[in-house]
Amino acid sequence: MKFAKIPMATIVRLSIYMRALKELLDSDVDVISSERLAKLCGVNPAQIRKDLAYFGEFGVRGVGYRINELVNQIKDILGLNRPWNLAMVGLGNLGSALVRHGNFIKHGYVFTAAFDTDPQKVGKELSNGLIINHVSELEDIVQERDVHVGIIATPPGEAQSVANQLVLAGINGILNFAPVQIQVPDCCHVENVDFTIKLDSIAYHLSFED
Amino acid sequence: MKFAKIPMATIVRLSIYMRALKELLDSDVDVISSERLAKLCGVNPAQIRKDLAYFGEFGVRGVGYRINELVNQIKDILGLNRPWNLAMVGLGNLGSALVRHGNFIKHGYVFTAAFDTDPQKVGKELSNGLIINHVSELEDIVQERDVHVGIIATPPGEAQSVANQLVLAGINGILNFAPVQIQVPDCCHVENVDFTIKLDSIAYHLSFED
DNA sequence: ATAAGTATGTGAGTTTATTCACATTAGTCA
DNA sequence: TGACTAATGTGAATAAACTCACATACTTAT
Repeated sequence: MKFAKIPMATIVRLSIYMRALKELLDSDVDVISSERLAKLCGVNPAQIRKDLAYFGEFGVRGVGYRINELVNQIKDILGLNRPWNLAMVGLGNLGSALVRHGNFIKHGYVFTAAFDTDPQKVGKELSNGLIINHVSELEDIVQERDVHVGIIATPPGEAQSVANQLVLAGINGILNFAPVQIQVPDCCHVENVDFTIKLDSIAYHLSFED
Repeated sequence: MKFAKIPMATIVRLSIYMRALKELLDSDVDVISSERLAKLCGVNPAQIRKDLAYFGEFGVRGVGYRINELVNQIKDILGLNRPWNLAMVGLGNLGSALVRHGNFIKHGYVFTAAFDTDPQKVGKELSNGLIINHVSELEDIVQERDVHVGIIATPPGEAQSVANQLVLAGINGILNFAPVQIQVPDCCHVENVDFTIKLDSIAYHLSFED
């Protein structure tokens, strides 16, 4: 599926296009031009065509893109035509809210394990039926339940150690909500979500952009 | 403070540098080289120097950067040497968890208002003492309490309408957790947080990068 | 069947961002 | 005081990303 060196920004945009296209699936239109999609996503139309061109020709000249075909093609490109199993580590406020959050399942991501170190929490059942296990069982359970991606929602001090354990357990993808930079071997891909960094950008714009 | 056209990526990295530097404040070292900081943040040392050079000369040649001075200087650059007031809109799982989350207050962001449309929720008190108001009161309360940034944690269908109301109330900064692209006038700066997009990137890497 | 209209796919040009490499300057030690 | 070391600041080189502009190809209507 991968033909050349693809800009990371392209991959991110493909997700954005797919979100917008999915919204349109229920509507009466079934074809869209790069121009209209670009407006919806806030990007340049040529950008969309270039992004897609890395992977093939998905449009029809003079017509546009058939929405449901394109959704499936982007899914193929991103590797989303299959379920992905998630493990949540850290079931504080944020971790618990994320497990309950409907957006993951909506896009094909399924929580199959949950871990914490707090004895108060271990053994408890989450709203989706998952039982919280102790982090010491992480390696075994991750392998047993075929977890593909680990989500870290622990306090910052524990994030690195959790990451180490995830890597040991054979996990190659981590979504990190802890506000620290975690170090992992090259085989493992980490994405960080830090909303205070986004707030800093907003603060900067409010202070100095006008 | 702003001298030239600054890359957005630079602003984001400054936040990252600051996070790393803050961690070091308690330690015994009080000077750091761009090389060491770069390793901590996973970037190129020259990148750090360039980023800082947009705003002035903060280091000492032959020595490095004094950590606490640099933290303060980055705060000045980003506009963080003052408190910022936040309003949360949408107190479902995620919104409630975010209000309780300690990371905001830690970096100088204070929730001063909370809104929802659910009559079950309006009037309830949050853990930090805030009372949830109805969204219909948004404009008045935002102005009364001097809210600077609105955080949208509503279902996707309501996000645009909430954004419109925030803009009407005079808000120029929005942090959007709803998985839709919201449209606002140029005066308003929007940052999006969409973790399923990050998961898509991970899925792509796990599927095709080796 | 042909012409008109439309929107893709893409090479070339442009802009933006990153990295290199070194001159510069502060500190240290003899 | 002067030579040596270390790490910044920065112009130049490189690399990456984006946008333009148009040739290409599909659809529709006459």
